[in-house]
Amino acid sequence: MEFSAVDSEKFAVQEFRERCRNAGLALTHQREIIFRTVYEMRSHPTPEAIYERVREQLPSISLGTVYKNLKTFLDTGLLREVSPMHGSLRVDAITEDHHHVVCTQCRMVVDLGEEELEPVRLRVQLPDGFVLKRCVVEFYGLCPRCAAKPDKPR
Amino acid sequence: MEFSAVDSEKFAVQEFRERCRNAGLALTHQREIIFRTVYEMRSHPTPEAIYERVREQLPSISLGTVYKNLKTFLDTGLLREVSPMHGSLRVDAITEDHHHVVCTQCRMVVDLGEEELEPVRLRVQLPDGFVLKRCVVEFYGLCPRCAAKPDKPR
DNA sequence: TTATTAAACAATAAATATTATCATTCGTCA
DNA sequence: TGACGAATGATAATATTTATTGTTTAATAA
Ligand SMILES: [Mn+2]
Ligand SMILES: [Mn+2]
Ligand SMILES: [Zn+2]
Ligand SMILES: [Zn+2]
Repeated sequence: MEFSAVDSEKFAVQEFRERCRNAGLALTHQREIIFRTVYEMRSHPTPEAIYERVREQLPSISLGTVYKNLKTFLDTGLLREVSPMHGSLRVDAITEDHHHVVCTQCRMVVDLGEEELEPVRLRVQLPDGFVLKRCVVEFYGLCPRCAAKPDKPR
Repeated sequence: MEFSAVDSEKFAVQEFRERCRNAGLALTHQREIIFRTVYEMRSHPTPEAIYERVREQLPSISLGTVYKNLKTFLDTGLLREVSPMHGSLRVDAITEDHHHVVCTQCRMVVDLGEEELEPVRLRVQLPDGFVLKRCVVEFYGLCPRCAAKPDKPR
């Protein structure tokens, strides 16, 4: 899949307006620039990095606005979180390779042994020169408890 | 694989002493308790959670000591980081399902389309009642640049 | 277009997470 | 046992994220 083919600039921004409308979000200048900036960066950027870029076009924007809108975009599905695990360090006493089942609500992490999964197989080569250390599969969703409850326990 | 079968308590602590010795780490009371605590928790805990538990046995330990030792353990391979991506939020403008190639040194993230991988197949059921939302494969390693350099650029 | 209203904004403070500094204590090894 | 480097505890500093508040802006309808 060529992502660049599917989502052209214009389409993405059109889509953005559409989705804001559907989600009942006001279409502000800041919002559009923040979204377009993330979209153009294509590097899985941090809020800080986005802020730096956006500031070039909107010198008076505040970091808080960037954070708040990123969160809004994540909530409405306009953007995705690269690793729903983030927030604080999580350590694993099991040093053998294995995989994880993760609840995105309470952040519970359950192990899944290597052999509980068919081996992961690439159809292409990894980027030339990339030195692979490990491969982890993460299943994201809601644990039974969180699936039952209406919202955000923790 | 039953992890509990492989690594019995005693074995793990023995292994721990061995590895400390090999890595030239002093064997302190604090270290042993921190490690044993993480090992017993088996819940991919945060530094804060570990600190709370360890404090029950070592009321005078400081949070900084917990952090420093966790980092040491990660460096020496005694523990593993659940998500080498953590540290700060990373957002993705691509909302279609896809996978990632991640450099654990500079934290660069490169996309890998769904169809560049054989479909991931489970040999077992996910935990009963778990509502699966998405499945992400992450390939961790060193990007060409970081593989070439001796240490920690960023 | 203009008035009304709710939402979003910038500025700022506060909370949370993590790392650094340093004087003291402790483990290692001769 | 004694010297010495490493580790600890206390604390400060930094980084990341969220909350608060007064002001501005976008959406809606007259
Ligand atoms: Mn695990
Ligand atoms: Mn991506
Ligand atoms: Zn949950
Ligand atoms: Zn790299």
